[in-house]
Amino acid sequence: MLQHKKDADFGEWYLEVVQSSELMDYGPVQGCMILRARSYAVWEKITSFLDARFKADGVQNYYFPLLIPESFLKKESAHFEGFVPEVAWVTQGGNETLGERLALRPTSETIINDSFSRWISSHRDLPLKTNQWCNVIRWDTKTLKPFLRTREFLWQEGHTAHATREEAVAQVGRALGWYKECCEQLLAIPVLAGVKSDSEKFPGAEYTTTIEMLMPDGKALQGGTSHLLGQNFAKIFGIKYKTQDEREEFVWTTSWGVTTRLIGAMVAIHGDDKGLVLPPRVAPVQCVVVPIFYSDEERKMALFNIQNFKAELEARGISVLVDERSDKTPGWKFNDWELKGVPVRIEIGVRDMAQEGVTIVRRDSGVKEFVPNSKIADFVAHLLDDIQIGLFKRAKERLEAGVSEARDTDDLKNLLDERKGFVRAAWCGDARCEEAIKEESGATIRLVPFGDAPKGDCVLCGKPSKATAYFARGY
RNA sequence: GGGGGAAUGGGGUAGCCUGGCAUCCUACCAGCUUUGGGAGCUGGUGACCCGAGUUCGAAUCUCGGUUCCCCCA
Repeated sequence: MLQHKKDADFGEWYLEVVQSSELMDYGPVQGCMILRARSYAVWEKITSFLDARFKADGVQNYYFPLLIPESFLKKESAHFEGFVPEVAWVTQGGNETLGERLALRPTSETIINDSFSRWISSHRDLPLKTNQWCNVIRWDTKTLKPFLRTREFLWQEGHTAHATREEAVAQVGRALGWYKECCEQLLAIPVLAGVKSDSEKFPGAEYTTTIEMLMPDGKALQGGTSHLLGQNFAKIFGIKYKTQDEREEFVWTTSWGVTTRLIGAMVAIHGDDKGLVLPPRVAPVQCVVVPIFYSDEERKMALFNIQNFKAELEARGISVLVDERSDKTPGWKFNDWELKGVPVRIEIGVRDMAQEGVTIVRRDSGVKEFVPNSKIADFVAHLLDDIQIGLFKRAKERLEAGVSEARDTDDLKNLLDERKGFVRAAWCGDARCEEAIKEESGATIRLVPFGDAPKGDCVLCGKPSKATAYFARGY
């Protein structure tokens, strides 16, 4: 059992969970954390899930350099202004001071679009769809938190170039769709999807789409973004192509990314007072087996029985770990695997073997059940599905309960002060109204949902609304 | 961006005010014993964040740095 309770003190609880479950450790430099084996394994599940979808869409993986010349970043002024406050610079190589500062990439639009300008010359070169799995550095000065806000993090950045705006818009939509699927199907995290307001969009983008999540402390978390860059970067980097009828046109580009932040979201949303709760589809170990015995003979008998159902489980693609440690008691192991979030535990001792079965315990609810040997594989397979679905359902209910509606300015302020999640309100679309509520409550517009028709007047200025905005405090 | 708190074996801590052999729990190693919700006994390894200053003597006092946490914007 953890020292901190999730409901009583979410912040302390979160820090205790990520460290004691061996997901991460701190590095020697502020904001740079170590992803330990348990969290990197989850990251690998996420990368596999997304990489398969990218490739099916014709996106190919590349690797672009970590160091970006200052002159590149400066080419797009909004982009530069947006990122320069948090860029880390290399100014020296060995004993030599460099002639031009080199940025440790905060994102790679500039260096990738520079390449695009040399690789694209004909309509036959389009679309060009690239992605890279890499790290980026953003010298954040806000409060840092493992996974959720660090100065270095791992991510994936997709960069594509298209002949038409329509194709680019479709690409932006597909990318956001993959992220939504990844969150919902793999991580069991429900999301809200929509568009960012102009003040929150990616520096240099025409528009930014986002998926937003609700954290247990009532704050919103941006889970992934997909941007239409329009012809902005194409014009600056000179990415032109010849059409079939020999006209010269600029390409339309997109970029999109998700980060290791998703791991933090998963921990926060599903974890409980016993520790991590891993959704079965991202759990590196889905089923742990704890043999219980009093004599060497019983031990051998238990291990013999385990062999039978272990092979059966593995044949169904279920990952199984048998905890044979002799220096730990069963009770200790139960607690240990619960802390580490393994979805299903199988206990097998003399009592079970006498009845030709095992005891199966689910991590999410703690419910124990006796299951005869012949039904173990079916039971566990079904249980894993049930846990996956159950976690998503529970989180979705919390998300829905975390959206309230404001009819006027006081409503909006009061609801935001309660810090229970998103507040939906009519908005005129003016950045000044957005700024005003940010000054007062610290909350921003997290998104304008897709396909949500405006109704009523702006809750801030009373002019006719252009959109329904979701306000919240963010991470 | 502003304010506050903290740093002592792998993890968690006492000691600090009032300077004098660094406390306890846990983990780890060896052995015996044990195993259905964090077992027990015996023995053992292991720490004062970094740098400077004050002092006969610094975990403790002073200054600087680094890192972590919290609150506000």
